[in-house]
Amino acid sequence: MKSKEEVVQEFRIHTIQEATMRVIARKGMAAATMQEIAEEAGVAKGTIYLYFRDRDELVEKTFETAMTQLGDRIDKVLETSLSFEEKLREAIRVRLAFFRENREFFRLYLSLRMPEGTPQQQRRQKRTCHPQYRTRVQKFAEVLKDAMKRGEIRELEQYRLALFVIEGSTAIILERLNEEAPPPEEADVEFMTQLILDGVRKR
Amino acid sequence: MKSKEEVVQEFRIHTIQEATMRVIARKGMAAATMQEIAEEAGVAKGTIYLYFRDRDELVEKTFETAMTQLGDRIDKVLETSLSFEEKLREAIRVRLAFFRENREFFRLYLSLRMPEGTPQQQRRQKRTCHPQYRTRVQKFAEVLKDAMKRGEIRELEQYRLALFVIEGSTAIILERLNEEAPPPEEADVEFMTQLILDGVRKR
Amino acid sequence: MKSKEEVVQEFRIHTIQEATMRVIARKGMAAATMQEIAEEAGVAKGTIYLYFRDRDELVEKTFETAMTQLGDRIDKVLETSLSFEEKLREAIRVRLAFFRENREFFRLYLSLRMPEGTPQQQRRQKRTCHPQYRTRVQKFAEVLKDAMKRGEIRELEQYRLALFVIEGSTAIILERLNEEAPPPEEADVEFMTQLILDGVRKR
Amino acid sequence: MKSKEEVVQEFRIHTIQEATMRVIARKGMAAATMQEIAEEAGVAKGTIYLYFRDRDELVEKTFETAMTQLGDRIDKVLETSLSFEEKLREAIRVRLAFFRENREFFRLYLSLRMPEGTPQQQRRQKRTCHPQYRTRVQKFAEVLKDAMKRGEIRELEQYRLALFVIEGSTAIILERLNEEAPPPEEADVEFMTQLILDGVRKR
DNA sequence: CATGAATGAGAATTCATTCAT
DNA sequence: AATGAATGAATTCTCATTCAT
Repeated sequence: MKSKEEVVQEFRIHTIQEATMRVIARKGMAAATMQEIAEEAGVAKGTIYLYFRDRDELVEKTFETAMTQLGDRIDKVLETSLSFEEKLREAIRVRLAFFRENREFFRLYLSLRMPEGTPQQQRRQKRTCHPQYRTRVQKFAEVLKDAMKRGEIRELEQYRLALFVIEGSTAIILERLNEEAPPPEEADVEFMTQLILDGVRKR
Repeated sequence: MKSKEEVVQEFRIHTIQEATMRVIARKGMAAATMQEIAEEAGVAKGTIYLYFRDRDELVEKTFETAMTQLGDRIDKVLETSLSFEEKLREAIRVRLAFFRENREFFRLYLSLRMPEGTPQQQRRQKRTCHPQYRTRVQKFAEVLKDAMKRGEIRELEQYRLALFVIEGSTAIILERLNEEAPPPEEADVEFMTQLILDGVRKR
Repeated sequence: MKSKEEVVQEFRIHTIQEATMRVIARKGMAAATMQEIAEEAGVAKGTIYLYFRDRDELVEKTFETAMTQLGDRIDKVLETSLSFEEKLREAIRVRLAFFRENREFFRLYLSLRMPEGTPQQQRRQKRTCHPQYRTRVQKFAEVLKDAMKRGEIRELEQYRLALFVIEGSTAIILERLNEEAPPPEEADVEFMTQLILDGVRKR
Repeated sequence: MKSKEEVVQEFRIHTIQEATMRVIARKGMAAATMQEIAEEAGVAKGTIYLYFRDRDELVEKTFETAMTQLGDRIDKVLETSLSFEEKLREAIRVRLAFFRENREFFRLYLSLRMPEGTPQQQRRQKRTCHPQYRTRVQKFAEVLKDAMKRGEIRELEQYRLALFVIEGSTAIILERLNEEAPPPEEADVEFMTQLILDGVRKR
């Protein structure tokens, strides 16, 4: 069982991460300062450093925490025994819902899923995608592979297909979040599902 | 005819913009400093300010210059009288080629096409896409509309469709640029073209 | 009662303002850098920005603080029920003493009482005197008006008269501060008092 | 006789100095840049350096040239055999006229007559008045001395008296230049003359 | 001589991080 | 553990000065 200290600690971490997402959502990654995050969280700047080594780690862990939540929700869908079409529709539905409920996280997600420089960084590493993002893509690629085996969909390079579908739908989610009056969620779910399944060609 | 001064000026601007793209490609938007851009361009810091008001304008103009080049190339394709399928294939081909030839620009493109905070910014404007990006999407949406009218493709919301296709293919381009040994370009062109046209469903 | 934090804060502000005056006294307004002020105050550059928005505010507030001190001392004299001659003599005495005690402030006073450009300024406003200076002149003009009403002095345009007297005596104070061995303060007090009262004409 | 080259040279110098005064009048000493002065003068930045070692020398020489003009005009008055009262009145009249005709110079005069820091300067010299200004004061002090000898005015310390009168009247000239509708020049000439001669005391 | 593009030292300001309380 | 004042490295931008044309 968790000791009282652990509970308090987890609560602090949670509070800080929530604040981090809100501030990044408001100001963007680059303009989000430790000062503002601290204020938003209602703690002192120094307190953040008790739980996170530095700014990079704070952002990183915040991203991971939220990504894990999203991942868990999607995994739950993908691990069912639904048909591919149903899994696809449901996964899209879950993503739309998750980003609606976690609007703040979306900006962070946009910044981190793909390579982007952070302030202060000097590293010259070959930029690739964030590991968690890559894992997500891979899991989806697995599902695609299964569907191919079962003859539900055509044989296609799975990783590329996964990327295409995920980024295509991310674009539409962003569009929705920027729209004054977006259409019903279900309409976009259906739009994407059909698009992915049947393409654009008239038959 | 251009005077000698104009030629020199254009050359300088070009050199600086090239350097800007290289540095952003290496360090990312946020970590790209004026100092490093100047070094990369082989000029003094102050020189950059002779041609660009400030960092924001440098980045903005650099983005616009490259986007205009890409846009021109794609427009040339879209304005032909090819069938939709051929236009789509050719447009994808052009994008792949452009980003292969302008690897450096791609990172800048990733940073700017979509809302992301720039340093120093305090603005609280509703974040939406970069105007040039939006224009690109809209032009593609027009082409889709025409194809619908001509019965080549199904009736679908065009702007969303355009976004989905563009971002989906951008993801694959990024993947290619990060791959040690990407498949032949033509393979990915065909992959995407068929995917968009026919979807994933087996028939 | 003041909390400990307030005391510390006020002390810091005081220290920084003192340093500001010393540096300006040494280098002049334009050449006084934040770096040097910080060193003089024995704090880091950044610390100054905890207490003052920017260089302009630092200089402005420093000026105002000292001007207010001087103003208070002079007001105390002007609000007594002394005769005009006594008020004048006493006010001059106070000014001489104040600038002796606050030598450093005097350079700042010379720079700011009257219009002069500050670095970075682009403003094209009609330059006039500093509000605090103007207030000082006006208060003295009021006293002159009273003395006229009471028939102690001749009827003259008061604001101009106030300006003349203040700037005339400022010049002598500057002279004193630059002299190796200035005459006793009381001598200059008497010199100015008699000059203002009786002019130069022999009778 | 002057060679053609000398004439051209003198003309250039004159043009540049005029421009310098106008720019300083507009922007103030600190904000007056070489670039703007060059533009105002209609020459290239580099050209200025053909005639003046650096910014300091440009400003210095410009000040001196104008001060010499003012000095010459005043000397012409002081060297007449007028009575002291007439000399005083006439000298004030000349100063008022000169600064009306050379409004631009006035700002430079305010900046330089008295010690003030110039940008880039590191010197730690004891700040005193500008030599030309000091000379002016001294000449006026001589005239005062003569008037004392001749019994026209009371015996007073001359240098201090000169300073007081000059700075007092400078303040009024500044006031005039800032006024929307200043009184007739002659009124202020008379105001100052009588003030200096008779003081403020009612008799 | 005249030019003005190029230079780079230097200034203001920001903000992640530390550490005494 | 929590705080937040203090720090100073890092960054952007300016402008006097130089020098190749």
